[in-house]
Amino acid sequence: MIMRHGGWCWKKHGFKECGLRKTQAREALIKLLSQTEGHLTAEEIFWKLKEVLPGIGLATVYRTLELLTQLGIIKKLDFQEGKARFEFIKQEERDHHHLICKVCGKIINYTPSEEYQVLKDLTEKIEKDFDFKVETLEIQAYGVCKDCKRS
Amino acid sequence: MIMRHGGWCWKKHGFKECGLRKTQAREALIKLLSQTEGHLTAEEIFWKLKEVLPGIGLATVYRTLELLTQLGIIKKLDFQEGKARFEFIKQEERDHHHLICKVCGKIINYTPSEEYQVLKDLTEKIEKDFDFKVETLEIQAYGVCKDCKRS
DNA sequence: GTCTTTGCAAAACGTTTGCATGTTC
DNA sequence: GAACATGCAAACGTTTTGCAAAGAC
Repeated sequence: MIMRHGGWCWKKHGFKECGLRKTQAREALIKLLSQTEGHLTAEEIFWKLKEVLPGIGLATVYRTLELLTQLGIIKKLDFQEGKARFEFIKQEERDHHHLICKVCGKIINYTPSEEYQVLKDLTEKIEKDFDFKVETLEIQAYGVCKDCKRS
Repeated sequence: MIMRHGGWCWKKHGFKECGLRKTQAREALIKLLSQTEGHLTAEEIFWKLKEVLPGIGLATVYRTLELLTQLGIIKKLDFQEGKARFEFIKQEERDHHHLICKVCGKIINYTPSEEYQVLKDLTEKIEKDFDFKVETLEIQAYGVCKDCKRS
């Protein structure tokens, strides 16, 4: 098992202090995802990393993605495609959501402005009605995008 | 391919008129899901149907689930478990959402009242800001449920 | 030197498909 | 009897795992 010390460690301390090692694969994967706008699948990440680290294996990509997800550095996404996608968590768009076009499959990021009251209201209502502590609210809007509406 | 006539047919006409046949498997599956509160996986459905139709195969379950999803009779759900879940679409809770407990995995249905303005506002804002036609809005709240908060 | 991480190949998992057989209309 | 639906087994694509070798500290 990879996470010997639990997710809390990396968040409070550093990579080293948690018994985790800085390796080429991990650094390259973080670099790649932090510089990527879109949402990549594990295999797309694998092939992109191959350009930098030709010897890398797919298993390492999966293990690293799992690790970084646990650490809260990246986010695993599911758009009902039968495979996962991953994205780097940027501070400024921590709680953003997705619009998915049913026609062309395009995925659009939606970052509500910090003070968008509607989502706070919704969260509060859920917490009160169900006595449920909401940690993350995920919203997907499935529909038809601008370009596909025209054609 | 199962859907020779497209989803539009069943919605406008009947089962028969669309060249679809009423079979034991389809009737049993609709009956099962319409009487089930929770969200079942394909395999759970398979084993429950086995009690009624011992000869049924898993492939038929998958094919029927796909068919009924296309027809808009049931809904396919994804809670990031690596497998799909299915639920019957009840008229009175057409656009309901889900609260998922990260601790015990329990899934709670959340049906906002018809006139809940917050969701209409959100939908309108998305449609205006992105020129995107929203067909369905899916919301998942991941967090900790009542029972798990106490223990 | 010790413990962690890796690559490889094989396995596991949920799901889909080809095809001969069975069912429905 | 013609068209559709089924069961079975095999195939599929994604993800996980066991293990020996390589790498980080």
